[in-house]
Amino acid sequence: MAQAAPAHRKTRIQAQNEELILKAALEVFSTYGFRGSTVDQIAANCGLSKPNLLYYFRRKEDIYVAVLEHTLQDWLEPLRKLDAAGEPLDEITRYIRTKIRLSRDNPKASRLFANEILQGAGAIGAYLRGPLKELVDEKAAIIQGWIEAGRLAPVDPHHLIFAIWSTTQHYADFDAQVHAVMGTPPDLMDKAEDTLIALLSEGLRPR
Amino acid sequence: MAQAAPAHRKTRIQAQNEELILKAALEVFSTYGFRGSTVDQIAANCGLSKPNLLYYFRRKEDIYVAVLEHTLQDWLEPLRKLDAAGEPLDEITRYIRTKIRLSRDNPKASRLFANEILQGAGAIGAYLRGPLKELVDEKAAIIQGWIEAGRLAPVDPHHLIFAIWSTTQHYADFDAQVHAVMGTPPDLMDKAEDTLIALLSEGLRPR
DNA sequence: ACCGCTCTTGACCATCTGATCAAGAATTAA
DNA sequence: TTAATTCTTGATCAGATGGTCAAGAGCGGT
Repeated sequence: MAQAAPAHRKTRIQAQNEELILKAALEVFSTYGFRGSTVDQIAANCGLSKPNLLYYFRRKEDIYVAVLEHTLQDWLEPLRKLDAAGEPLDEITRYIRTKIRLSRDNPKASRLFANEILQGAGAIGAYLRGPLKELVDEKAAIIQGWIEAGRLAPVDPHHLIFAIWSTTQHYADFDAQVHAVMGTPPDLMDKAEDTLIALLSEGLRPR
Repeated sequence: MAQAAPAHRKTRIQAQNEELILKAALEVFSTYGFRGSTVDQIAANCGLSKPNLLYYFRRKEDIYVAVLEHTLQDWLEPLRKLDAAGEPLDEITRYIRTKIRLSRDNPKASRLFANEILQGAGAIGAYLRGPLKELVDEKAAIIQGWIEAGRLAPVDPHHLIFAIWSTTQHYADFDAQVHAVMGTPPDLMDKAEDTLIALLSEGLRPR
């Protein structure tokens, strides 16, 4: 519960400003992490005064949690779509593709989570141990099923999922490093996509 | 240049305390990043008073840079060892193995860099664009050579290196997430190692 | 024992930061 | 138009934070 106004329906201004705030907060928190970010920064970033911002979200932490929750759903959607009825290699290829495009199109969300998890996941630890673990276990079981049916090379499904997460999110989270090494060729992300899909789908081909 | 004492040789006490400080600073900076860490925290962490700590390193940033430099060398050593004269798959397998063990045995160093790069690499951007890029380009050329000789599947060498970095460092940087999902089985890192090596070396087998 | 240098610290400072509050401005529903 | 409600902000506060300083304690070479 982050709103200042309690039982009522949301005002036009309320909805509008909360959206402004969440957008600015994503910008700031994703860049500096929770402790490294200041309420002033967020306020400046959305053109509101600090007291006004704190009228909508009473505490800095409330803003943070709100941004996390607001972003979390989109972030896990692609994994939910992994379909036991599909062709294994197609499903996983599609997952990798979706993930890396998400990384390209919404790097701030990726960095927000990266900061949060890197610094101990204090705010979303419970979520990781609950709904996330559940989802991952469910999808890992599907992959395990594919493996046992001989439709995929035998690799540990959980670690496979980690491998997909890490390789795809790398391009958002370590953006600075990637660009330091590669410069900014226009086809960088396309090449990344091709390479990862080739590498992993070949590594997963049943044998 | 981070020392307070300039032209002289290091005192016993100096060497001893600087080591204490760097150790404590690694602990703190790797957990909270530069902006999220405080000098007091570091001082408390090594049992020195804040003014005393600032006698050895005049500014917070000096400590930070010192820790980064102190850690950077070890971190890149494994890639340097990638040998053009070796058997390609063996070389890469060994690199992956070394990297993931480094991640397991020195997760704080990994998280220190992760925080630094995630937040824009302000302190080591120049290093990334210089020596790091040079090293990566050199090793990518070796891999490219192997590919052209038909000894490795054709994947982009730079993106391959990123894939190895991201998958291996994932276990240090996103430790909190990994353990939230997997619990803490004793063989977690062994399984991770096996999976990554199987996945990538199979994906790289010439065809 | 002496002296110069290194080391340590309590007190202190300016600034930043999260948060509060009262009072006024704007909006909305009647 | 009016009155209740929502929204906005300048002023302010307490605590945290990076950093300084002067003075004293400790150490090493002679």
